[in-house]
Amino acid sequence: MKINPVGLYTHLCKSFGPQHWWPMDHSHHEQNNTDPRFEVMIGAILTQNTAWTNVEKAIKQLKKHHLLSVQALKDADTELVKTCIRSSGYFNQKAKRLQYLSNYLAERYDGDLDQFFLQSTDRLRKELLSLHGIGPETADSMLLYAAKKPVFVVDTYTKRLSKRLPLPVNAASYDDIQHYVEHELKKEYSTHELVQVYNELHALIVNLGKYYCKPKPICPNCPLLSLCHFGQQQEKEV
DNA sequence: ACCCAGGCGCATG
DNA sequence: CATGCGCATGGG
Repeated sequence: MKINPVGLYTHLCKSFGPQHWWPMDHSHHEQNNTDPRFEVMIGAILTQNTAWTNVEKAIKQLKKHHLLSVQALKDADTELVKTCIRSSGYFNQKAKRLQYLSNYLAERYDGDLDQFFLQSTDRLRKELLSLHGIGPETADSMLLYAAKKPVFVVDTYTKRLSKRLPLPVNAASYDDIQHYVEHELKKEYSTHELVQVYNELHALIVNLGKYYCKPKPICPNCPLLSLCHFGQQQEKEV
């Protein structure tokens, strides 16, 4: 039995329901006027190899110190930034990455995210990837969750899944997996729907990962075992 | 006391 | 090209 991304998405939706990651519709209980897109970009860097619960605390601290804007973060004392984001781990590197991004946006786009995101998705992605501390997953998270571009985000869980599932193709690298998933989902959904589908699918795979895609063990209690014959597939040998 | 989390940059072979 | 390592806190 082969599993393609469309079937996987359908099954995960039924099993886990909506995930609402970075929906940006919190405006009713956001009293401060920070740009939610910038908050998403900051969150994308802070969550690199880090549990989201740790990132939430860091973002709360940044907000408390009014550092959640391009200008404020650019001008902030680096030691204060480190203190604020301490809970998210790797705070030395991440403080530098946050301020590097802020400096770039300030100097290049006068801190105007509308102007920045106006460019084509391809150009935006290359530009983000050229920045220190922004790799493929962070760039794509920003494109999907901040800029609302139809880009599928590949993470560690997605890579593990693509090895363990009986996929019709052998996709190994980040770009391989991304192109394959996007190619399959484009057949089923319109461009407008794709933003929502990529959003949900990425979140659903991360959620599934908590049950199934741990580095070592394969959890026999995965809710999809009975649905998809997961777990019967051996890890592919190198 | 482990293992792990919504990676990335850099140094090696 | 493809591994390997350091980075660091907090929750299970």
